[in-house]
Amino acid sequence: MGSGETRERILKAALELFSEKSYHEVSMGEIAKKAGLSKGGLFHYFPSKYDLAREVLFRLLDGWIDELEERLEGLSGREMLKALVDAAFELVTSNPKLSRFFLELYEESLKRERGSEWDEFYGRYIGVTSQVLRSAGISEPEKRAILLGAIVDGLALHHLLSGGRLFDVEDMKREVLRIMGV
Amino acid sequence: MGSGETRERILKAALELFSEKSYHEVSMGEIAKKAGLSKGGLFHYFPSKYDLAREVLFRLLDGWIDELEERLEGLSGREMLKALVDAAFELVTSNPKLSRFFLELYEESLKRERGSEWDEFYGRYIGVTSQVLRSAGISEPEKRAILLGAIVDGLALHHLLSGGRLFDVEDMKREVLRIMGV
Amino acid sequence: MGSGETRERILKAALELFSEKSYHEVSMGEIAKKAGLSKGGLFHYFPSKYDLAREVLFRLLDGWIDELEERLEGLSGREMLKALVDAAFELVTSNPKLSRFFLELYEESLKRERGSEWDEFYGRYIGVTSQVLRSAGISEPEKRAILLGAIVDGLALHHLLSGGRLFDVEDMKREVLRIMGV
Amino acid sequence: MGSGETRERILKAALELFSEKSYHEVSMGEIAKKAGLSKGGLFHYFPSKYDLAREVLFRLLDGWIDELEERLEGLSGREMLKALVDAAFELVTSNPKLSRFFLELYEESLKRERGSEWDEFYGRYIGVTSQVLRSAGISEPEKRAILLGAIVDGLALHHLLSGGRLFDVEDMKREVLRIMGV
DNA sequence: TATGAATGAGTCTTCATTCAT
DNA sequence: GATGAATGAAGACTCATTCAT
Repeated sequence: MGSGETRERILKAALELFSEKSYHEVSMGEIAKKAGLSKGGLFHYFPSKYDLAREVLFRLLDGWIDELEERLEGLSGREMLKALVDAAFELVTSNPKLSRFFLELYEESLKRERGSEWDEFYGRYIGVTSQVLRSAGISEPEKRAILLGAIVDGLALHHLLSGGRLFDVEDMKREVLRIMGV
Repeated sequence: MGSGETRERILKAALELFSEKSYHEVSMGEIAKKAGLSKGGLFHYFPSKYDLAREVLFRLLDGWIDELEERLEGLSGREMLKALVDAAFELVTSNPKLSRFFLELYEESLKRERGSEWDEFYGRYIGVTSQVLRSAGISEPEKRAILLGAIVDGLALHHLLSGGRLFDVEDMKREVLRIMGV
Repeated sequence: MGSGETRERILKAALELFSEKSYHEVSMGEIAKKAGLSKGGLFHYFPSKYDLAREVLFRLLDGWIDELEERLEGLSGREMLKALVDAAFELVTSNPKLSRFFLELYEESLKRERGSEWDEFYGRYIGVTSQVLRSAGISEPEKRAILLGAIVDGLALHHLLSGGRLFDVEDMKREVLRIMGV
Repeated sequence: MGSGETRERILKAALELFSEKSYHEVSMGEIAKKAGLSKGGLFHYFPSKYDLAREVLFRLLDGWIDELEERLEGLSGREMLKALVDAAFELVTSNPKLSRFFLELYEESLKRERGSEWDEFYGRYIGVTSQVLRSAGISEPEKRAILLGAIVDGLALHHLLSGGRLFDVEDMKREVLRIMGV
């Protein structure tokens, strides 16, 4: 008791901070303060900043895929594709700095020779996405899955860079569906 | 205000370093050393790290647009589109960390309340791109220009994340041309 | 106050770690892990790191003297001297970091104003050694006992510093016997 | 100007502190404070604690050998031997924690894979010592040089451990001369 | 122009120890 | 007996920036 709770508090605080600032700009002291425990206590739960940040990100991403899979149940191919695009845009627009955080963490993982930790998530993502595209009757679904991911992330990037002024989100969703689609 | 050869040497050294490591990982001392002058001397040419980095990036981007405009001269609409996609892929693949650098610097500019500095470049980029798309007879060229930029950046991002293993560049170029165009 | 099996497990784990690394480089967490109990549990058996380390060292040294006394029984004066030198070299070469550990702990004891804890051991050591020298018919046995201890420790130190490349152990033993002895 | 002076101030402060406490017990902040500059300033002169400590020790040792060589000029073999023993005892008794400092630093150098830095000093030491022994007509001077170093260091160790109560220094010097000697 | 000395705030991380359970 | 959560102080080191010369 207490154990899991503090951990959650830490993860929540870290998520909030990493959503505001870059990996390197957020300090462990800051996270500890926000989570309401000492710096030493923080290291009791997470052996390093990288490990904490990675858990923050993976929870977010895994949670997103879980939710997506739920949403997709019982839908037709077309509807699935639409739901997928919706979910992808939701993810990146609700958490605009996610791509950047992802990137930073990935580089950090390379530096620590722990790059392989990402394979599982990436595989899962491509798996779900290409499955949806296949169900929608789209040819070469693996390639299109990659393309879809890239487009959504690219749009998120530019959305972020322009402070949301660059394009209308619903408009772009339609465009993406057109590209993917039919 | 500093000009001439030393300035160029600094910019060259900085470009090389920012192509290897993130903004925060490159230190002014490192740049000074690589450029062959003292830290104090470096600050004589550039008032801050941010200003130096921004000049590095803007030179790169402006140079890219200049070269692109040259290449486009005398081409037909279709050929222009192909040349544009080629150039975009060249830029991001020859300098894989560019998107990240761009992102970091943009955030740094926001922190310093100098976000408007980017407008000019972005306007120029959209201008050239949409002009090409218009020449190629594509409808809604502004919107497509944004999309094209996002796709290329998104692909660059994933290319970087996967260490180049994710997709074949030529293959993706064809895909992008298909999306854009015809 | 703690007794029995767990206590032994702790002492064994600590000995192994202190044989590899310096006093300050070995952490209580490490010892606890190796001994298979929690950090809190460890402090249940030993009130401080210093007390644990001191017990490790004193057991080793007392054990060495016990064994030496056994070995000496029934030997002639000359043979005793040889056995003593053998045992001394065995101790320091089988546990090359012993001198360093001894030194560190001694300083730690001074800091804690518990320097007198060492007197008993030192007295016992000088007692046995000078007794042997006296039996071997050597004059000024107390002084020579001190000298012998110093030589063996000094050689151990240099042996350690040179990674064992500095001299041949058997060769030096003969040299020490010559000095002491005959 | 000012350059060399500050450096000397730092080295002096560091020597004093390392003469009181162990390597790990002396902090860079402490040294900086004692030397009268900021922590950052300290790192301007020495890239790491190890490098600073190493320079402190090597200066001491090199200075000792320099002085020894001066003292030896023009002496007969016997006198040289006596002067060598005097100098060795002076070194270790005037700076009782030297052996320990030496040891700590040596281990630190191994951890940093810079163990070879010690070869030059050790070679110089053995060179001078064995030369003296040879001049004094002693057989196997290299082996005896090692032995002499070990004895003196061992005695220093015990002298330190016993707080100087263990033996009379002049008495032991005679003993060492007898051992070495004639 | 150019140097390099100097600052000071900040970084992640370690660790012996305590204590409620 | 035993756990593990939590502390708090300390540690080495980094770095953009300033300034006297």
